[in-house]
Amino acid sequence: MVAASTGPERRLTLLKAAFREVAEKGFSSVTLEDIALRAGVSKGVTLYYFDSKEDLLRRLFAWLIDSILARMREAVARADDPVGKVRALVAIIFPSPGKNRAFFRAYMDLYGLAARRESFREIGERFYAGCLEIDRGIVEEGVRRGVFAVADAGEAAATMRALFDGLVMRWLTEKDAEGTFSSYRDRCERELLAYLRPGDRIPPAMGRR
Amino acid sequence: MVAASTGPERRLTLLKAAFREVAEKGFSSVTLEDIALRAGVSKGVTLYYFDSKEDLLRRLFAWLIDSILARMREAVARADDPVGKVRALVAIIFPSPGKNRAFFRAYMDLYGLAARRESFREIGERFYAGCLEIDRGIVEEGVRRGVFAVADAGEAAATMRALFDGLVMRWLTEKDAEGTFSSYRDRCERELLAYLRPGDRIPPAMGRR
DNA sequence: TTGCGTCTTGACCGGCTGGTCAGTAAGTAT
DNA sequence: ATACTTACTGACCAGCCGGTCAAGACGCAA
Repeated sequence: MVAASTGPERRLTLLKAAFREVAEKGFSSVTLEDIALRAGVSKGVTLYYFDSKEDLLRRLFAWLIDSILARMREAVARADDPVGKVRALVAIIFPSPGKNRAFFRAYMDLYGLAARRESFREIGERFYAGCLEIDRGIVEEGVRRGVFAVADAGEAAATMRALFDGLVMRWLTEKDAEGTFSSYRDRCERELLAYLRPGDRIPPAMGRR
Repeated sequence: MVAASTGPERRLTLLKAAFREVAEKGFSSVTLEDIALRAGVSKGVTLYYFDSKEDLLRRLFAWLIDSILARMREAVARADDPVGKVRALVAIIFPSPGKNRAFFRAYMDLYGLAARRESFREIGERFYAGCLEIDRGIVEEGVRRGVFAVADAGEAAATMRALFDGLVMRWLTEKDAEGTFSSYRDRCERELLAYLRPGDRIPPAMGRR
């Protein structure tokens, strides 16, 4: 092995391999041996670096959510107006067909586990709390600047996130991921902005234009 | 066994048992023996009535979604104004703490499977199509009566459903399901109606009151 | 009683998989 | 050279689980 020969690097290699395996097969179908093979090492290594399969998976999820949270924060910080920040967020969630499909498959698995096992629930909770904080920041800034109009920023953030989750969930089970990808991303953006800027909406009982 | 002794009844007993097991343990952790024990029969019976574990689970999900679709349709038909229909729908989705928590745990499992196995994807698709049809009917009636204002009924229905899914997903991983239940239900109702009747929203850049 | 079809049982098989462990290789300090 | 540590290997084990099946149990008709 050329790279990834010291301890922490090998751990990362294993996590990356585990990620790809989980995205493909799902949590419960993944074997320690699958992971080891994908990482190019022998089976024993997995339990040399991790206490157990559950431990490995827990760390995998923790690593995943930390890195995506970081990417979201970064993208949001780079944009300078609230609408741009929302767009940046959507661009992270729907980055490319197939690309983050892997992430969200693993993410769905995490949710499934979180509903039943305490230790996984905590990780999901942490992710959600991070998302909410980001969303809330955007909404508050938008309200302050008079761009968005919502009654309660915290609640709006939660609704934003529910919209994200619901749309992603749907997109995931869509047959043709490549083809439907951009329409989901566009709709996501449109619906979010419509939600946050209700003034844009058509007034009741009559179409616009 | 007193009841459930003829063929079809025994099948139903097994499906019910499987439902409770899946809700508790998740698809992949459920054993054929678990199901049989819960149903009060011996292990062999499960594969006497079903071709395989997968067959059993597929039928379970099909049965679940058909019955919940029927309940939704019924509840919506009973209400006579669009707002009442939305409320009725929310009441079905959030019927009682813990009660449909079981259903939605199984539902999450279904989504996880649907993202990977074709035969399960089709079932999820059928459910979603049914939901969309119901939602769309409500939205269209609302628009016709001048109660709701949306540009595209189909898209609004999809957004409604995304909100449902996102909120339910969140509620599922909430620690205190009993305590947070009613707040989720209320928020769901509020957000949906706010979405469908944008006139109710606070105008941009100033609070209401 | 006999025979037959349906339903039920639980022992059993085979494959899989998480986890263990004895052993090896390489590095390093003495 | 020797001893000790760290990283890694892969055979092996034990238990689990989906699926099979031979052997009943029960009801029922002839």
